[in-house]
Amino acid sequence: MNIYDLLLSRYGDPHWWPGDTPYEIIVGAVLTQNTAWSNVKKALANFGGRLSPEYVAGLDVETLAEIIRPSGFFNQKARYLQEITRWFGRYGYDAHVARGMPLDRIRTELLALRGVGRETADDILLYAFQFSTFVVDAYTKRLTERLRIPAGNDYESVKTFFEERLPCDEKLFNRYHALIVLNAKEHCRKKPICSGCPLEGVCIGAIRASNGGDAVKSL
DNA sequence: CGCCAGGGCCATA
DNA sequence: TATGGCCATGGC
Repeated sequence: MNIYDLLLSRYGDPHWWPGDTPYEIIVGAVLTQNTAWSNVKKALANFGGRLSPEYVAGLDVETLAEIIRPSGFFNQKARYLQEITRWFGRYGYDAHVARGMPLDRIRTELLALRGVGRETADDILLYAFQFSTFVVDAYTKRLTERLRIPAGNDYESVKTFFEERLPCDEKLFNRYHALIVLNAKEHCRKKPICSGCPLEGVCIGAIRASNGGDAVKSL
C-alpha cells in the first residue's frame, strides 16, 4: 500500500479546505500562516458573516487588524489581506476568471504580493481556484523526513518530487495535502511516528521492497 | 510557565 | 543561497 492510500483508508475523503467561498479560503490561507487554525476560526467569526472582498476593501487597515486580531501577527496580516484583495479585484473578485488564466501566471502574480509566499500561493491556487498544484508545508516536510523519502529540503524540490510522481490530478493533490495535515494533527507532534499512526512502521525502503522497488507507487 | 502553530519579510553575509 | 530576528494570539 502506498502512503496516500494508507492515509485515505484511515481518514477518508477530507473534503478540504475549511471555508465556504474562494475568498474565504484566500483569507484563511493568509491568516493561518504559522498560526493554529483555532485562532483563525476566531478571526473569521469576527467578520460576523460579512466576509467578502467588497467588505474588506472598504475597511481601513486598523479596523481590519482589530477584526483579525485573534489570528496573531494581525498588523502585517491586515496589510497582506488588503494587498491580496486588491489583486483579486483585478479578476472581478471572481475565482472562475482567475481559474481561466494560466497557472504559472497566477502563481507568479501571487508570489509578487507581500504576504504571499510559496505555500500560501499554492494553498490559494489549489483550494480556492482548483489549479492542479501540490502544496508543501511544514507537515509535508516533516513527513518526508521521517519516512526518509529523498524529496529534498527546499520548498520547490519537495513540490516537484510529488508532482513528478503523481498523476496531475487536482482532486488527488487536494486530498493528499489535506490527509497529511489531518495525520499530523492527530499524531506525531514529537519526533518519531507514534503508535497508532497509519504511517507507523512505514519507510520508503519498506514500501519499495513491497511493491517491486517502484518509488512512484510509494507515494 | 514555556512551547508552538498548516509562514513570510527583511537585513545581513 | 542561507541563516536569524521579527511579527502575536491562544491552546495546552
